[in-house]
Amino acid sequence: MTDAEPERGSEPNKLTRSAVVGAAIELADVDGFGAVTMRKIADRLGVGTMSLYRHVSDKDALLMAMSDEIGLRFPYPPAGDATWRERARIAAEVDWTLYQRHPWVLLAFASPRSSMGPQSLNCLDWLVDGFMELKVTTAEATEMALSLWNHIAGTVLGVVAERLLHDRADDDTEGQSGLTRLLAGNPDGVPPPHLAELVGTSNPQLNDPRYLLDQGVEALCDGFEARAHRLR
Amino acid sequence: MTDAEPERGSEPNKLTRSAVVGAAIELADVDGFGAVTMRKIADRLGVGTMSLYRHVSDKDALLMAMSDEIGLRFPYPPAGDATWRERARIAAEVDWTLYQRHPWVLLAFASPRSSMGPQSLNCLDWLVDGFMELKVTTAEATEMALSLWNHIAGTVLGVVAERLLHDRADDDTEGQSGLTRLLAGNPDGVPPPHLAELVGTSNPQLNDPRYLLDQGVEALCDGFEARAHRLR
DNA sequence: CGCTGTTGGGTACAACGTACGCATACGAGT
DNA sequence: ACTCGTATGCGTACGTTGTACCCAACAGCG
Repeated sequence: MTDAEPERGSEPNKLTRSAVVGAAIELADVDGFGAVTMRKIADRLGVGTMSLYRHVSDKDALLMAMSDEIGLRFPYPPAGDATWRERARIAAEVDWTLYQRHPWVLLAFASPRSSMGPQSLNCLDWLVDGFMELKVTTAEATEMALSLWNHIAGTVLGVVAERLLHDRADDDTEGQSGLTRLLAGNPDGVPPPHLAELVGTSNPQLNDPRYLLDQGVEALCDGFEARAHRLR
Repeated sequence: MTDAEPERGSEPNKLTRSAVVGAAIELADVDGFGAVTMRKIADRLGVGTMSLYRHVSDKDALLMAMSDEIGLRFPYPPAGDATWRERARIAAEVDWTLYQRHPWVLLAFASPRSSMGPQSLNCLDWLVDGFMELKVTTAEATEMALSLWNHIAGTVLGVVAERLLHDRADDDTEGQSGLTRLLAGNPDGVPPPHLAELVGTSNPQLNDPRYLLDQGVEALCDGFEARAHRLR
């Protein structure tokens, strides 16, 4: 008779681990991981705060689970017949949109402990498989793949570091950087000699991290190719 | 050793902004930035907690000030006659030891707002000056320099992400990554086909981030060179 | 002397992660 | 049907954090 339960309609609002993880991901995507609070997750699920700990041991463990889930949602495409360079481009593309959509995973993915699960190893292998086309040893191909990942992570870092620091998802924050101001034509001081040439050119490419990423990946691949020819 | 006296010898223990920043840096270097607490800084200086706010508006502002200070302590060497490739290597070397010594600056340095002050612009210009040797435009040289920075940051990220997450300076944490375990000979599952070849080889280079950094920088430089020849 | 502005600091509060223990539910054994 | 072990939900409470606010001491200056 005392059925005053705040049920969610007919849904069995079973509190399950993946429900917790899912709610946390939604919160993190909106407000950044720093704004994810155990209490907020619980509120969103309509449960008590401490109930979450029945399914998640830690906030740290929660972040790992969230990152794993995101990893599963962005698999590399099936092997197919993509060339090694196409694979590098595809990896950059997939990772870019992944990080764009869920910036907070960067720290988790970059730390070898949480990343480098079986899922990641498969992705790594997919890249290594591509680089083998260059007739290098497996170890060298792995080196190349890891370097590529580092490069992608570094480029993404420039975009999301601010949000990771301030723990906000605000993408506005137009407290423009010195380089941006310089390109826009109002440097805050006397610019160094060479950069002075760029003042006011408002070169859009130097401010576009995605362009920089593609450019960097191409350069890296050119370097890999040169190295492979040299070793051959 | 732990001379609890607030006095610093005969020095007038004047509470000044740079004293606050310095104490915070010392704390961050030992225990990681996450362990830096306003109360701990105050204790170390022998002052009240709230007194710090007379010289630092925010904890965020404090981080920026700390990062600026670190930047000043690790300048790029004077121009000299280093070739473009030597400059790239030097930049990698300087940044590497900087981040090794003060991992917590990575997030601040990577966010364009806090970095990219006049100091950083000079360093950038130093790199651009080198790349001009390749007979590319200033914009292209700047692209190359930014790509190099991204690569360095990405490689460092792999090393320090863990510490940034857990907010500890513990370098132990041998909860080995999947790749490390695989190289050591005990993968936690069936490894993917190509990586299977590496099982037990304990290839030290694939686990050595510094080696990977050097390798990546060389590949990037090779790529830049190839690109320059193509554009010429 | 008083007046004013600068610097130091104690108290207090809201928000956080989470330890702990109690309440309820449910399936199995008797 | 009764009991009991175990799994699950949750309210309370504690320690720690950043920092808003207000007051005390003091310096320079008329």
